[in-house]
Amino acid sequence: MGRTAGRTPADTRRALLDAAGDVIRSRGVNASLDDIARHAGVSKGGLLYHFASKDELILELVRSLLEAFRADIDSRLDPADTAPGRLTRAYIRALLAPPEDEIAARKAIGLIGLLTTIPAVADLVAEDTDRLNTELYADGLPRDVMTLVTAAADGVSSAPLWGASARGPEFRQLERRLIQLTHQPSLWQSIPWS
Amino acid sequence: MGRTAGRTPADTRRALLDAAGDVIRSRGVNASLDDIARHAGVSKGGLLYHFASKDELILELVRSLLEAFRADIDSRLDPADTAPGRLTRAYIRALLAPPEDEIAARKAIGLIGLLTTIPAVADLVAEDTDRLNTELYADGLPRDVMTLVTAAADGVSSAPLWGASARGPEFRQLERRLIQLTHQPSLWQSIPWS
DNA sequence: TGTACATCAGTGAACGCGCGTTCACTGATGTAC
DNA sequence: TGTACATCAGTGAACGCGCGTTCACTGATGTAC
Repeated sequence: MGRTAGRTPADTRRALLDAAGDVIRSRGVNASLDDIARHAGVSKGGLLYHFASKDELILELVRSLLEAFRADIDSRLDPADTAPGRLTRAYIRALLAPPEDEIAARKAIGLIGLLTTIPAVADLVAEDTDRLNTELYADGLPRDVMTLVTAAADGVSSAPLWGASARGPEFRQLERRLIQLTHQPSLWQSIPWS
Repeated sequence: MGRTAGRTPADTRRALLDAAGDVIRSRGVNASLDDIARHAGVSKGGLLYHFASKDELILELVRSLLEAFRADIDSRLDPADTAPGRLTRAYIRALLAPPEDEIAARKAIGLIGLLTTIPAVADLVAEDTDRLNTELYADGLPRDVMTLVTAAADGVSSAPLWGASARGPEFRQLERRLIQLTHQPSLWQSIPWS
């Protein structure tokens, strides 16, 4: 081990990623390495020992956010639920969860949204989105129901980007109705075509 | 008039805002003033004659994007439509319009999304969102139907941010169904509460 | 068990470059007489 | 109608600062003997 005080290198690395998330969230993408390092209790040089460049730090941050996002969805899978649409329901729960408890998925989404400015990040995110969408399409629901339900969930989760809060009881109700809809796709499909 | 060749100052100003939009779209928020100015056929000094600082340029850009967004919605109001939900329907049409024809609203949304990183921009956007949401809530539809329908529209329009394309016939169909739903709110409200 | 050495995990000063901002100057058009 | 002057709409060089990256150095821990 090196010059460390009660913290393993892996801990420091994790602390740096967390600090990057926090600082970028509050100061924007242009947050300086110095800021991030200090928030993690490390010097700028120390940060660059773990991440060779700012780009690398940010890519690693995005990777860890995408992982956390996916883990949050998976943690909401209902073991008792084996009907078509079970992944879709977990997705809805993750995206519509109340923002006040600082849910992993919600935090991750906001940050990823900010970082998508960077082309390399956009590529990484697009790849992940593709993978998830493929799984959702294979989740056993009619395609048009899937489209509606995930679009609605995406919309609610993107509201903070526009300064609108997705708090409030109407979103709790929306969550329940969307999930119910995945159990009765015929309700949506019964809507006439104009 | 000053030192200009076949272009009024107002034209130059407009050209600078357009160039700012184009360059920021392709190079991200960190696009340099030099880049933007050159794209508008003006020197960096010339840009700063029209906009005292980069912040001012960006705020003006956002203001003009918000205006364009709103104008696009208004242009989709159906004069023959006087039923409750007419503004909501225009909103749906604007957000779900095919992205390939580079619709004003879609372009504006993407750019605004990028720029929300900047706190002053976030404030401006939040204010505008509030105003629009207030109007939408007063559009005569039951609140829960409004919530669903606008969430779905928001979700589709934010898809490009994640690298997912909102192209494809399922989105055309979604548009028709959402609009139909605003004419028959009871269909949505008939969904049981789990 | 003590000692020498290698390595790991950092520190902090210095460098250099990009970019926003400033500033002195300029050339075309409008206005007074 | 010509001339002098003011103003407007720029130009382009220079400045300075923040920030990412480099680098020489350091102190704690692990390992060989």
